[in-house]
Amino acid sequence: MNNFLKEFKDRGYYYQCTNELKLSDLLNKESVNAYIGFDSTAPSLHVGSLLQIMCLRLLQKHGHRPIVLLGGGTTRIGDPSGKEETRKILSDKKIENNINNIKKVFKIFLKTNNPKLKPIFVNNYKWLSKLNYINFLRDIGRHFTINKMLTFDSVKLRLEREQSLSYMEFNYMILQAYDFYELNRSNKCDLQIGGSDQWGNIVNGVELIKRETGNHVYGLTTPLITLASGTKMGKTEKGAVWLNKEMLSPYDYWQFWRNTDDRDVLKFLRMFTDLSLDQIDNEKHRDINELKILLANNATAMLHGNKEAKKSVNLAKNTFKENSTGENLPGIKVTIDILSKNIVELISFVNKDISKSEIRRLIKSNAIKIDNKNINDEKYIIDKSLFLDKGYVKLSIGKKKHFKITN
RNA sequence: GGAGGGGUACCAAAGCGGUCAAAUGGGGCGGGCUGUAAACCCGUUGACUUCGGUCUUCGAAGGUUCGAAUCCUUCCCCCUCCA
Repeated sequence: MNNFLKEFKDRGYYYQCTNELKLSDLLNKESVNAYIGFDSTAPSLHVGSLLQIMCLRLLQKHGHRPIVLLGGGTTRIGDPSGKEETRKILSDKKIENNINNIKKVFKIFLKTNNPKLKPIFVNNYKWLSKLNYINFLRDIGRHFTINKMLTFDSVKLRLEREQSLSYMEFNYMILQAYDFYELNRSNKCDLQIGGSDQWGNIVNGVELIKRETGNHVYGLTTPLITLASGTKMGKTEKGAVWLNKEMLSPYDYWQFWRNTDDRDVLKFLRMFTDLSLDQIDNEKHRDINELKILLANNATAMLHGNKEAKKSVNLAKNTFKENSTGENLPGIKVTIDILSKNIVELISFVNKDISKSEIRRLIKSNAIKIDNKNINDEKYIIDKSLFLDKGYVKLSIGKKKHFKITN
């Protein structure tokens, strides 16, 4: 088997392939251009897309060239796969903005020094927006039968659940197939990778290309990662684990990995670090918490750099060690007039997302500490003498959020 | 176009004139246990508060009433069946 495919499998990236043997041959023979499409609905990708990014990275490692499609065109439509509702339509300006932000992450994960393997960024808006409806229907539409389209999960499930599926969304799979066709034509792209939910869309592309051009191209999918606890990885909305540091700090990213479920640690080490499989095998008997730190360090270093990873470990040590004084905690400057108000006002200033009612509740439930001492009185005012010896005061909200308050 | 069903807090889903800031479950948050894990247990989950209360929420706007998420009117949106 081809080296890339072998490692792809060994690391747990493999789910399905349209023609594994032939793909293996092709990958052995030449440097292949392969693409993955990414959603541009948010200003950053989150860990849910990390597996796909790792795929591109691996591809590059084995001498193939990644093509990153940021779907300015399809984002305007909305992929119905796995979605229960029609997606909100974003403004063009927002989409452009999102694409630019998302690109940053790829520039971190993918190497750009070798011109032959340098990633190609494409935006399908460029070709999709120019399509002529009549010509498109005649040239491309004729290859798709409604009978078959109705059998794809993305469509079938929506219909079965009696949820509406607009004609616009129904066309999504054709557009994605067309993307592949276009990339095959313009960039000699012979492989599309995607999550298992993309299978239908990918297969459509493979078939379209065969019918239109006679070219044989391939599709490869990754499994949907579910956590041992049964939930989807990466969460949703509020708790999303974003990759852009403006949206989630390196420390919080580190913490995300540090808090991995025991049962997922080895799997994640294989999937989300560059540690060789042998190395992981050697380390696997180490203490589970050390493994989690190893995972967190490697994953964080890959995205945010070594320096941030180191900072995060230290900060974590500081935060979770008994009686730590909190020197390395994120510092927050507070003016005298806020300090002279009560603790509720202070916390409200430090973390503006928490409402005052909530702060009062936290105080009642023993969650607030000043210099490791519980505060149970919402009228508590920090004694300024506390600042005298070390120049700051440690404020704790719950067990995991700590701040260094200076004045 | 005709007939019917529905829009409730982060999500799902009860309530169908006052005892409703709204049952229950999930999620979130906090506490306990522990290993910053899992499982489990407990508490909490609109905002503001001088802790007495006050203010804003049940698709939108009006109305009836001492009093509405609950009744009426108009409008918007969704679903099902028929044409």
